[in-house]
Amino acid sequence: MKSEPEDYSIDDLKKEKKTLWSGIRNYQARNFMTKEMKKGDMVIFYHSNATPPGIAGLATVTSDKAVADPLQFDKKSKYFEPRASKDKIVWECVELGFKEKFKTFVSLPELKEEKSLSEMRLLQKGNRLSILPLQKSEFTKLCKLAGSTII
DNA sequence: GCCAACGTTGGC
DNA sequence: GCCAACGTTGGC
Repeated sequence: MKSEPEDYSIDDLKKEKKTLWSGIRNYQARNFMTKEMKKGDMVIFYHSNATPPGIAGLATVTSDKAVADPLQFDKKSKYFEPRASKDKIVWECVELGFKEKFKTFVSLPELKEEKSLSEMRLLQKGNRLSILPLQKSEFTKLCKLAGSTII
């Protein structure tokens, strides 16, 4: 899952321990949260639009399932959704809990050098989705490269 | 349903 | 700031 560290970084998650992944306004990304993600799933936290961009840490899904994104009801939010009501929820999101900040930040250029990661969705051309699925082998490889404590 | 215009993401 | 590669909107 991507986040711009200026908006929300792995350090912010570490401080808060958990956060609602609100503000996702892309149907494909939303569908990953509503249909694919389950409590306990592990998440690689990626810093996008950073210098350099790369993988910064580990999080885990802490909500049983996706819940209504509260920002869709907030008229003052840029994520306000006029089509939404309490009976007609448009945007949903999961809650994430902090796991660890990686010992080694692995930058995007470094990820691109890894042959075994060449099929990873994140590295495919034109993939701007902020939530992307990973193969288990890719997840393990990323954790190894980053010196994760869970490997 | 098609498609042009526009908006967004995110690397560089 | 630039721009490729999307996604979305809205007229027809």
